[in-house]
Amino acid sequence: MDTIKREEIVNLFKDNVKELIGSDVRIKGWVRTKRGNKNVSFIALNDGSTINNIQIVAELTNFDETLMKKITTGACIRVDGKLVESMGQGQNVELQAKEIELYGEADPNTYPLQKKGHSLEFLREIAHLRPRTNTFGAVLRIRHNMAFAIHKYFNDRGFFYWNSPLITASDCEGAGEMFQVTTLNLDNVPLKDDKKADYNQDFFGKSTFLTVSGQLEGELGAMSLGKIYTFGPTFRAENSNTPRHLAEFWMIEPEMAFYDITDNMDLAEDFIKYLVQYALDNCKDDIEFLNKMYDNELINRLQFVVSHSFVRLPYTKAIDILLESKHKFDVPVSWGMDLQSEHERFLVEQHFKCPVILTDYPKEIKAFYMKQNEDGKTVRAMDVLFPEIGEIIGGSEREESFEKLTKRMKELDMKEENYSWYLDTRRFGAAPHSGFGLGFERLLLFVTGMANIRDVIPFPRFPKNATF
RNA sequence: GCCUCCGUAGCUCAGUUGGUUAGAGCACAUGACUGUUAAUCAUGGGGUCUUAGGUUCAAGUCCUAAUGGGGGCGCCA
Repeated sequence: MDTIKREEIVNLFKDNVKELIGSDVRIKGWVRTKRGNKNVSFIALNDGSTINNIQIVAELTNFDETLMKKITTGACIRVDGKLVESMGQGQNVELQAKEIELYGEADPNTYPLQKKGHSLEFLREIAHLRPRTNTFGAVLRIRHNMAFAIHKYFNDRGFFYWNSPLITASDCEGAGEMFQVTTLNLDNVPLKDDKKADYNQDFFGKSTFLTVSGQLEGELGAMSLGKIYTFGPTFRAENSNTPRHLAEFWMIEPEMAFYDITDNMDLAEDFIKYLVQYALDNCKDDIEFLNKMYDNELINRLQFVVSHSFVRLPYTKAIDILLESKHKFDVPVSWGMDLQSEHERFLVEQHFKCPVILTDYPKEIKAFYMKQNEDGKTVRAMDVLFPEIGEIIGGSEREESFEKLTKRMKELDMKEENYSWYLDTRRFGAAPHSGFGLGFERLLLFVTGMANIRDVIPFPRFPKNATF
């Protein structure tokens, strides 16, 4: 038996498994459940390659009783046996065990995972073990597939993968609070004469932070390679306690020379639809599981998104719709305000019942680098709003005029010298260009139907929590 | 950061207007059953009711604080 090739369980659920029926197969994996009677045990085994378990059938006369007792939920075993068509209902094939080796026990009195009834909140407290559950196996396989599809999408369309730095010296990117990066001894910080920390002695000779966005450096990529995208971790030190925020999350930021705001919207919509369709095509078993267990509307919602055009609407018209709606909002609506969650949700979930791209926001509520419209009041921003999740994409056409951009920076009290490298894109060979940022975990919320962003990343980072 | 709700067995939860010895399912142990599908059936072990104060003849239940978790809001992706 020693020479049998190990099969991953996913291969036993493919159409060509018939070729293996009758032959000896070696399976390795973790026990999900064991059940049976005094003659025979049925072991559901999973190796992570698929959500499906292979049923191991063990005639008890062939196996040592103490070995069988140690085969409990969570234990890791190797099984050699003959693959046969199943006599029972519920599975097509099963493995008639000939030899079982126990790799690792899992004491059922202390192993936290059981075969039923765990809340997502409880699993969050044992995040190091939760990938072994059906739910997190499904979510994390989908996560991988989405990451792969993102690279494939851009590669197939001539985009280059661009790595913006994670450590940045610009402490005013404007997108949120930043984590400081330092090698100074915090118990004994070297001080200058004015009693402030002497960052000349720090690792980089100045104060540095973890990036809140790769966009500014991404624009340098677009101004050279034409079309680039970043896909990497991003850090926000905001004290955000919501099911939609993480302190460490992954973001995809494409940036394209010669794209205007319409090209940008077209790309964003096509990109999301591609990813959702990719999930439907390639993560069928996992999505069907999530649809069955958590959200019966999940598949319908995914199919709806890929088959309907997103509504595109200027901010000003959105304000009109909200004002005319007669809906009672907690925060009253007026032009110039930043839309609240309740307003976005009304537009997406009740008025249009469809993803919405809002454009042309007031410049006061958007970032300095967005292209200014002729009206002097609005900028060519675009936010893609999704049901339940809210803003899944934020982007814009960029202001390429050196004069307009630096004027806006002065209005916002930003120091030009801190951005000299960025402003070189406008000094030398400036070009119209656009880009956006897609929150990877927010995309995953939509694709998996999970409700809390802490459940779509293996090890979530959020205020007061960096365990695991 | 603000506002709310919750914390009872390893897990999921019930526990009435405050009243004797705090219950159920799953898990675990023992036994039964010739193929199970969250297997089933019987029996059994398992509790500092988050923690610390307080009210009361009496607190799982009421009050205060701490702590952990959920939801809503803000910040945003």
